[in-house]
Amino acid sequence: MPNSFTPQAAGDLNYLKSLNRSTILSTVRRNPGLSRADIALQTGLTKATVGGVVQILLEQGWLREGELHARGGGRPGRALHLDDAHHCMLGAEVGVKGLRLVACNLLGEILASLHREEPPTTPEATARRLAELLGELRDDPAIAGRSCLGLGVAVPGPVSPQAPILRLAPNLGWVDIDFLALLRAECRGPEGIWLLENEANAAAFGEFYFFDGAPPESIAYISAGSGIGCGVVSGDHFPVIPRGRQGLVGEIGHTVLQPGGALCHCGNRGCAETLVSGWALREALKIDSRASLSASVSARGDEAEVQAALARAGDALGLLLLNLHHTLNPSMLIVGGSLMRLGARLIGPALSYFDAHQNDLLRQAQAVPVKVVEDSTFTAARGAAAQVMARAAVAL
Amino acid sequence: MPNSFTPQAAGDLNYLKSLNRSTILSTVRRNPGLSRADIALQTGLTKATVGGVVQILLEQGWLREGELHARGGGRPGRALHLDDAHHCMLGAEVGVKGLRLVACNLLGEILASLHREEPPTTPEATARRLAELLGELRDDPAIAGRSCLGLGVAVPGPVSPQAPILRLAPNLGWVDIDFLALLRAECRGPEGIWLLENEANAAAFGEFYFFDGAPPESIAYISAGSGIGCGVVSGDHFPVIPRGRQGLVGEIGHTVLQPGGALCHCGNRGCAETLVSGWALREALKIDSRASLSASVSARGDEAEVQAALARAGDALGLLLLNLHHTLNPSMLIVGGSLMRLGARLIGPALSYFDAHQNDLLRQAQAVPVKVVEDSTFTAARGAAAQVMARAAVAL
DNA sequence: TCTGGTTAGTAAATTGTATGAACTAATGGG
DNA sequence: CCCATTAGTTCATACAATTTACTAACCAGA
Repeated sequence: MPNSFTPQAAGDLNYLKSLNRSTILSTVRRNPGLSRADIALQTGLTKATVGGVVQILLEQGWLREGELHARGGGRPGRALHLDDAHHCMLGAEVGVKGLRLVACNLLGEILASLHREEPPTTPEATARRLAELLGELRDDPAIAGRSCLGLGVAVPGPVSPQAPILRLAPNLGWVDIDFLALLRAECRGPEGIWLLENEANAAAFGEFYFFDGAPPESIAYISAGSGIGCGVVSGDHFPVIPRGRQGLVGEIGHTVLQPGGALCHCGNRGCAETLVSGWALREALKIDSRASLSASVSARGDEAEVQAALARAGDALGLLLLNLHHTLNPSMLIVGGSLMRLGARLIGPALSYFDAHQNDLLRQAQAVPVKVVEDSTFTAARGAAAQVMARAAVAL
Repeated sequence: MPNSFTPQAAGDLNYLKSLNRSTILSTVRRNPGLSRADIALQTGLTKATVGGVVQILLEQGWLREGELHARGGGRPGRALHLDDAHHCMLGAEVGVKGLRLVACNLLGEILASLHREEPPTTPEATARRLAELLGELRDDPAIAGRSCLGLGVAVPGPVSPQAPILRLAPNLGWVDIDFLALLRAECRGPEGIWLLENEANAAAFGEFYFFDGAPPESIAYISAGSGIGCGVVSGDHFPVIPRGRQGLVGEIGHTVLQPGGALCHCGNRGCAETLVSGWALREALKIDSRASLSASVSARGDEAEVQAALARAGDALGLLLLNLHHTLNPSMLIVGGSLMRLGARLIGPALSYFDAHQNDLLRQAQAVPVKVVEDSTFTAARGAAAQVMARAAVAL
């Protein structure tokens, strides 16, 4: 399962230097405020090496110096932070329901964003529209004067691990689209790194890379929207996304939870998506595909039918989380996607099911936290931007 | 998901050297017969660097020179192979039904083996017995004069990713056992690397590391025996086993295939193990736990009850493979474990189910090969030995 | 206010790695 | 027999991290 962030297999002195540079950078990212001496201790490098590399990173606008440490005795160290003022990354999501764009700084903070509820039509027209919006975004005063590290685009389908090609987007009817090429034809877009990523992988990466607090060893991000996808990330300094042979890692929406169950649009029966997903809920509640699911559900309030459908779907989501946990055993499960807008009536039963059906193996171990992202409008776009940063940090 | 084989985060010149050494070694392992010039081309290192490193590896007994290449024009290159004559690794499996030991050379060829059908009792007694057998194995003339790189022990339960501790072996009734410490107390065993690994992970690693033919990018090994486990391996030069936060990656026996189904010994209902596993089949066919499952089944021949039970279990196994495939999308699925001794009546339906229920996503992609290991007596033990070699190759 | 202890960070000499250019070695074709 | 071609080695060079020694900055206590 190839990925762009693992250290390469063989290397020369340049490689060694860039390895150490990006390790130091990632050490600061994961522990803001460390001093040069702290970094030396953590990485095992010498003070001299760290000093030299930090010098370069300061000059290049990746790091900035902060306050002095205040721990008695001896000369205080100078805190180092990621420089949030000089660079930015662009991220975009081509979603089933519209286009979303963000520009972030190195801390993952969103400086500017755009959101258009315009369902994509053809790949070409979508690329053209995205190019327009990119232009608009780049003119935003919030990112004026910043160097742009590149652009990441998240798409609702598997991306080939061998090349940045969208293999299949069932909900858009797109097959084997070289979306970055289309986009490049429409705009002399930002210089730097361009990359294409599956929506769930992008979101997972962003949540992991910019995690707020003590960084987990690994996470699985479950994207529950029109369909159900999943992205996995692990790795300390070089986060890794397993993609699988065909980029199909995390197609958990099509794991079978109910053999012989309802027919799924994938051709099988009883897939998870037939039990919990945007389209399954629309079907169950007879909501038109053009209407907003969350709006329709709130409008219908406390109808018994609605309650029951949400509870059933919630149980299925809980089961899905459990099975995922048994297969991947991540340090943390993060649940996001547009279905989270349905609120506690869906996620409540899911979490209860998850807790209630822990088996002895899991009970014996420490409980695995589940985090719910209520508003994931820009999660995937920001995650794509995070991948740009990660790649820029190793290339540097 | 930490592991011992990924390149470390930061490094000095020693690290660079050892990185290149092990990369060259692994290049030869995966492409036997390459010349120095071929290696330089593949790895991107210069001829001079490769030459120097190969020199060392020849002297240390890791590589040997072979025949001359015969491709017209120019001086022919000298083929390089792993040296199968100087080193060996020991591997052992503490299985539910008995102890298995192997000694292999660097090609993964089994030089000597021992197999005792003595179900383990207490950890201490088992360690004592294993120490005896290790002594016996080391006296085998087939490994006389070889340097021993170390010992790997495979156990039927999750191993903590943080330390070589067996967390739980449900089928042995063991909890939190430091088996290597017990073993060390019983024998001044082989010098070198000692490691403990889950049985399915070990088997997966061995099948990947010593794969016969063009090496796949990643594999998932399904170990179908008393219980159902799974190990995953990927990575070109540095194979990685995801272990998860608690070492529970691959506990697919306890993914739920039948919500509300039969009660599993794990405390849940409808786990895969209630449908396909040694104990589920014994239960279904009322076979005593002391009798051999495969012998009893063959003895009962073509009884309709037996046929039906095997077909049902086979279907469940097929479904398990499909779900695993949707979650992990490996380049290859390998199925082994003692249940494979039941032959085509079990694995046949499993493969048919797997083929028949491929959904559109999978059908659009190239079919994923499924390999069946009929006799996996020493698979896990050999895999543990393979891990010793992998670790020795990076430490060197 | 000064002095000694302590930690942070820098400078210079040293070590060791891969590199590149130039070499020798070995083969086949004309 | 010579030459083109490819394999492999030798040796001077560049360069990254280290080691050692230094300066910088702060605190505590006299």
